Amino acid sequence: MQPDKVPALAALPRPASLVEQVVAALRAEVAAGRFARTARLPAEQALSTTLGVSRTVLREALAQLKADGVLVSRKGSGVYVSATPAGNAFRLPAVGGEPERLREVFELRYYAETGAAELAAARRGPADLRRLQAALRAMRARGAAAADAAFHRAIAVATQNPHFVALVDLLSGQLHQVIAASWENAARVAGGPRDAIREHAALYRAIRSGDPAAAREAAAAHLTGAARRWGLALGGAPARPRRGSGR
Amino acid sequence: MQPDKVPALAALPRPASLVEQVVAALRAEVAAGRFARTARLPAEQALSTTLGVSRTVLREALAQLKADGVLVSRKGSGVYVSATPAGNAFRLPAVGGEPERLREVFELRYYAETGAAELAAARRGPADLRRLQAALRAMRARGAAAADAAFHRAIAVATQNPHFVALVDLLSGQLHQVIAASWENAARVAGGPRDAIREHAALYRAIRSGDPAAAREAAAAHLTGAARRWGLALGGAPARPRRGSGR
DNA sequence: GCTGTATGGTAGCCTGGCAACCTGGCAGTC
DNA sequence: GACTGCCAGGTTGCCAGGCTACCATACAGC
Repeated sequence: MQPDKVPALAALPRPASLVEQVVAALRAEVAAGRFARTARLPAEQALSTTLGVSRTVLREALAQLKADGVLVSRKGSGVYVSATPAGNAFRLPAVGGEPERLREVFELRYYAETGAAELAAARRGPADLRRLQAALRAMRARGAAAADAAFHRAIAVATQNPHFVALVDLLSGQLHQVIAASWENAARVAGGPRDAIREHAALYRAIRSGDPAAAREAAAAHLTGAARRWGLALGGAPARPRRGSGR
Repeated sequence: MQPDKVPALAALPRPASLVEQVVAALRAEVAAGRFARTARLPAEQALSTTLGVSRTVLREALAQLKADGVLVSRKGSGVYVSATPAGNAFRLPAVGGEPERLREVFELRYYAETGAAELAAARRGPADLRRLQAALRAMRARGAAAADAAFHRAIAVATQNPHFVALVDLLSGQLHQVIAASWENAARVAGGPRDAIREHAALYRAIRSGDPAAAREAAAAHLTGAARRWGLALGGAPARPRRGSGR
C-alpha cells in the first residue's frame, strides 16, 4: 500500500469571493504605484461604485489592507496609502501536498532555525535551557511532534527576539501536518526517531555551551536530516553550509 | 538646528476600532484553544449578538482572520477554525523611532539576507547577475537608497524562492525610512557611502563566483557594517558568524 | 441499502441610514 | 495682517434589515 499518498483529487478551487478580488485589485493598484505614497484614495462611496461592489464588500477589503499596513484610514478624513506600502505582513500560501511549495517553505525554515539557534546560543538564559531540556525529555519519553514543536519554539524564545518566535511559530504551524506524519512514519525509516532525537540533543548541547557557530551547524545538520527523513530534496543547490560530509 | 530630531509629541494613540477589538478577541479565543481545531464557530448572527456588535463589523473581523488563515468559511455551512490555527501570516509592528524595535527587525533582516545570499550564490543565473550589476552601477552613479533596495531584492529573486523575495521586500520596506536616511547621512560619516558600495561590490563578486559560504560572509560583513554606520548596536550577542577574521 | 428530494440554516452580498469626526473656508477680533 | 473661533460639507465607523446561493441533514421512495 501507499500510506502517505495524498489522494489525487484535491479540494476544488472555488471562485474567488468578491472581497478577495477587491483586495487583490487594490493591492495591485498600490503596488503598481498608481497612487502616490500617503496619497488619499477616493471615498468609499466613489470607490464602491467604480468597482461595482457594495460599500460593505469594499469595507471588508479595506479592513484587510489596513490590517496589513498597506493603507491607513482616518475617520472623517479618508483612506490613505501607507508610508510603507509594502505592508507589514508576510503571507505564506497554504502548503498542501505540492512538494515544490513544501520545499520552499522548508528552505525558509532552514534559515530561520539556523539563525535562531545561533542567536539562542549567545543569549540563552537558565530558563531557556530548562525549557529545552524538558522538551527533549518529552521527546525521548513519547517522541511526539508536539515536543518537537516545543523544542524549536524554546530556541526561538531564547533569541529574545519576538519576531523569531512569530516566524518559527508560523513555519512550524504550516509544516505541522508534515512534521506529525514524519514522527509517525519515523519508525519505518532506517534509524527511525533515534536520529531525530540525537540531532536535537546535539543542538541542545551546542546551545547550552554558548557557542553560536556550533549551534548553527547543529541546527543545519538537524534540518538537513529532517528533510532527508521525510524525503524532501533540498534540491538544485545545497542548502547545507558546506559540501563536506558533515561533522 | 537639529534636523532629524523627531518632535517629542508623537501621534496620539487612538482608541482601537471595534473591528480591531473583535479581531483581537477572536484571535485570542482561537489561540487559547477555546475552539477545537476545525471546529465550527457560532453563526455570524449569534456571534454578533454575543459580542454586542453588528454583523457587518463581525464580518470585517472574520474577513481578516480568514485572510490570515486562522479561520476558513464555507458558504452555506459556517465558519470553521483552520487546520493551521497559527495562521499563515507574519506581522511586524510598525517600526517607528524606538531603537529596540529597530534592532529586532534588523536582526531578522540579517538572517534573511545572509541566507538569501548563500542561496543566491548557488542558484543565480545570468539574468540575476545582470540585475545585480545594474543596481551596483546605479548605486555608484547616484548612490540612492532605491538602488540599494533593488540590489537586495535582486539577491532575493536569485534564490528562486518567492518567499525570500516577500520577506526581503517586507523587511526593506519597513526599514525604508532608516535606509534612506542612512544614505543621506552617509556623507557625514567617515568613510561615507564608499564603505557601503565596497561591501555591495564584494557581495556581488561572491555571488557571481558561486561560492555560498563566501556570499554568506560578504552579506554578514555588509549588514554588520550597515548596522554600525547608522549607529545600531547589534547588541547583547554577536550577530556575526565567528569571532575570527573569517576563513 | 441506495438514491433523490425537501427543509432549515448559513455565509455572501446588497441597500439605506445615522453619528462621530475631519477639513477647508469664512467671519470676527486683536 | 495675523490669529482665533465657528460653520458646512464630506468622510469614515457602525448599525439594521433583507435577499440569494449554497450547504447539510433528515426523510421518503426505490
